[in-house]
Amino acid sequence: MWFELRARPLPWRENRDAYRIWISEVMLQQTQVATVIPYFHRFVERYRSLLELADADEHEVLQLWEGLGYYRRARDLLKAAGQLRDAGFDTIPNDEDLVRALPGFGRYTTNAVLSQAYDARLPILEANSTRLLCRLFGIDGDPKITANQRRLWHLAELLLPRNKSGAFNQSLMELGALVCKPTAPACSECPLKRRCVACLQGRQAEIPQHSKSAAMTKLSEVAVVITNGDRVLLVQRPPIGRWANLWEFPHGPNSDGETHELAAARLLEVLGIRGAVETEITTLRHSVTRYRITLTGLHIAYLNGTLDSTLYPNHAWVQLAELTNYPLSAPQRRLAEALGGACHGP
DNA sequence: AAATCGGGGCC
DNA sequence: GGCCCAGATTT
Repeated sequence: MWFELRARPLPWRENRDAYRIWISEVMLQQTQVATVIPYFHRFVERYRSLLELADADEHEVLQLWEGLGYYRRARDLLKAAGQLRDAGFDTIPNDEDLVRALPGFGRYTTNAVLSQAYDARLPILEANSTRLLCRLFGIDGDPKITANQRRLWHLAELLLPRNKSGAFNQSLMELGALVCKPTAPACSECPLKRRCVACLQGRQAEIPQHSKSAAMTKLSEVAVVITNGDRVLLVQRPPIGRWANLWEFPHGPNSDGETHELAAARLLEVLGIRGAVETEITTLRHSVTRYRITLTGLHIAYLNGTLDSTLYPNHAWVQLAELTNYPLSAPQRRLAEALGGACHGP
C-alpha cells in the first residue's frame, strides 16, 4: 500500500508490456533511474516492439546506447530479440527457463521482467533491495560476499507474497531508492521503521557494511609495454579506456598526420603480428573509435611515467621498476611477471 | 571467487 | 576524488 501511494510514475510503469519492461530493466543495470529515462524514451520510440528490435541494425542500436556504457547490454539485447523472433515469439514469453537462457538475462533481470509483466512469483535482489533487506534484518558484513548473497536471495523469496509479486518486487526497490537511501535514510517516514533492526538499533549508517576497496597509489600517467619475442612496443594509455587489451583513439589523423587506422596497423606491424591478432573496430561516439586487439601469446606490462606521444615503436628502454605500488589486477600482474626483465634497456 | 565491462550522479 | 548505481558474463 505504501507502493501504491508513493510509486513514481516511471515510463516503463505505464503498462505491463514485457518488451518495454525488459528494455527498462537492462538499461537500469548499474545505471540510475534518472539517467535511464531519456534513453528509454528514445529507444522504445525507435524500436516499438521486440520484432522491430530484432530487425534493427546493431550500429544504430549502439548509437542509441551511447552514454549508458556497458555496451554488451545493447549487443545482448539485440541477440536475445533475434533469438526470440527466430523461435516464433513476438514478445518476452512467461517462461522462466527459456528467458533465463537468453543472452543478458541473469537471475535478476529474468525475475524482474517476468514478475512485473506477468506477476510470475520470482524474487529479485539488486542494489536497493539489498540495502533495505540488510537494514531490515540487521545483516552484518559485506552484502556482496557469497554467504550474504544467499541469505538475501532467500529472504527475498521468503517475503514474496502469493500474488502481486511484481508490485511487491518493485516496492522493495522503490522503498530502497526513495526512503532507505544509502546515506541519510528517511526512517521517520518508513513503513517498516518499527520492524527494522538497523532503525531500532540506530545502526542505519553501519548497515550495509561497504567493503573496503584496495588501497590505490595515485598515478599521473600510465603506459603499456607490449613485447613479442625480442620486439617491444611502448604505448601510452589513451585518455579514455581502461585496463585491458583495449585502446581508443579519436577519429581522424593523429599528430603525425597518419590516420589512427593506419597507426593501429603500424602497431601490429611493429609487433610482427599477423594471424595472432584480430582487431575489432566499433564506433562508440562520433569522436571515438575503439580498437579491440587480442594479444594472444603476447606479454603486457603496465607502468608509471609520463609520455608525450601516442605510439612509441621499438622502445626497449623502459624500466619496469616503475611498476611498483600500482595495484595490478591478477591477470595484469601475471603478465607483468611473465614479462620479467625483458624490458630492461641500457 | 574474482575480474571485466562504463558512464553519470552525488557528497 | 571516491563511492554508488533495477547486473551479466567469463575465467
